[in-house]
Amino acid sequence: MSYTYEYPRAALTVDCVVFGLDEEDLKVMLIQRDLPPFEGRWALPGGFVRLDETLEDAALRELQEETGLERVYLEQLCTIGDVDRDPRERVVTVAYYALVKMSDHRVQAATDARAAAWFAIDDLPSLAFDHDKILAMAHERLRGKVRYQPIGFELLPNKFALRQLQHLYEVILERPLDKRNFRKKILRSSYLIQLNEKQSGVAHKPAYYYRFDKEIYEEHKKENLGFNF
Amino acid sequence: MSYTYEYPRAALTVDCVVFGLDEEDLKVMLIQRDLPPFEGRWALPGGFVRLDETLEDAALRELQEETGLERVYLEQLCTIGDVDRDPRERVVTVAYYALVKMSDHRVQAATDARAAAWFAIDDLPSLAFDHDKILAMAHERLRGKVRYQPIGFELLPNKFALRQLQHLYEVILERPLDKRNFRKKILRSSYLIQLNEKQSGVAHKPAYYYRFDKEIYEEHKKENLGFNF
DNA sequence: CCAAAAGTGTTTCACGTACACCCATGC
DNA sequence: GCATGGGTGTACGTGAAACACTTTTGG
Repeated sequence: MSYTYEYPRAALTVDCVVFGLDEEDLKVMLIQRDLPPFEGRWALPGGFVRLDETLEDAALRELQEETGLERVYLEQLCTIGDVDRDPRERVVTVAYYALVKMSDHRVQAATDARAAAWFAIDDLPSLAFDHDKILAMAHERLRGKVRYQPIGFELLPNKFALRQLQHLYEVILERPLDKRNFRKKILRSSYLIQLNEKQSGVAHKPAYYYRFDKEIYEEHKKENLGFNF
Repeated sequence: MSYTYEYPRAALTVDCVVFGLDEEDLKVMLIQRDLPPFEGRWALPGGFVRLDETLEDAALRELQEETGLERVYLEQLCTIGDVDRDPRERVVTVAYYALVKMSDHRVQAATDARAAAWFAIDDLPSLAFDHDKILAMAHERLRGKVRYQPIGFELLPNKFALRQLQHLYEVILERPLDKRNFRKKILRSSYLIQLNEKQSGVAHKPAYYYRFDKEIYEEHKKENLGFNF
């Protein structure tokens, strides 16, 4: 089967920068290419867009196929169309970034035939194509966005201690935050709900768990733009 | 001549939301379509991406061809790939927004065969395709961006009075600003240079002209993120 | 001399920042 | 009982917001 057009057309792909967070640092999910070009090199998960799916659907499908990840938070980053970014032919790619709760997905690091693995964001291999550039842009965007929108919760388990939340901000913003000021500021926004459940099995005073209430956030976000780190 | 591929491919276009500012309000440049679909309807300037040009080059070229505009400030907005957004076939479009100094370009409203005209942003006709949606997103983005980056100057002549600058912010942010506080805040950032030239021919105390010094801004932007409206 | 917009300072309040000690648990 | 991280309040400084009168020009 083949398809013919009056004018030449670029190929269209999607690529995803998938962020995760563990106890130490911010991580990115990469896959190892098993075909040329850049065979064996690490790359962002992604692939060609089909004609019957939206760009976002394509990104979700590729994520599922290549890394086993599902139900992730996805946001468009930018579109890159440099003429020679792919050695084979003209390929325009729509880049997305995704946030996943690593704790929920820890099992399925590599499902598909090819390898998939988490890398610490400041210990990355060199990537295929211009994926280094895309990844850097995604990191920059995440850093910017987290300051005025509560998207960080997508990286935490549903129940989390405030310390974990603070750690999240510290890792993403790459600077230490004051514990008391952090709590004051973050608890002022009313969408953090303290649960009746505490940590257990820890060798110190157990922390209360909290959850993020999206409903409350959506209601209040007009009046109050929330925090501002 | 025709081009054949193993898999079907979407067509790729660029569309531009061109903003301008005059004494009254924020304006957008639209063109009237002279071909189906949506023949006769107003639409964003734009067109198909060629294989030997980047996305940005395509946007600049289409702007030049359809509206006569050149040397504009251009920034990528987003990419839209809804499956049925074009009735003919699958078309993915990369949307840009542009800021132009209307005072410099006043003459060439319509150069090409088809009509091109400025519309006040709150008095728009209904547009072809999903261009209303794109335009709304661009407006939203401009409103957000102008608060923390000095891109507004791209809409003003090189020499301008502070009152014009304030008017710009008021129109974009859609709220009145206090004159004294505005001057205080904006002059604190050191990239506004007062010229030795005043207004002339006005029936009141003439204002000094200022210019925006991009060099100074680039130097200082690391230390100081400037204002925050 | 009158109309019209330019230019200019002070006070008040909210918010960010810096900082040190007691508490609950496991071992 | 000791080590470990959880949880709490106050004092200070900076920046945002509110606000009214004098100045310069053209007609």
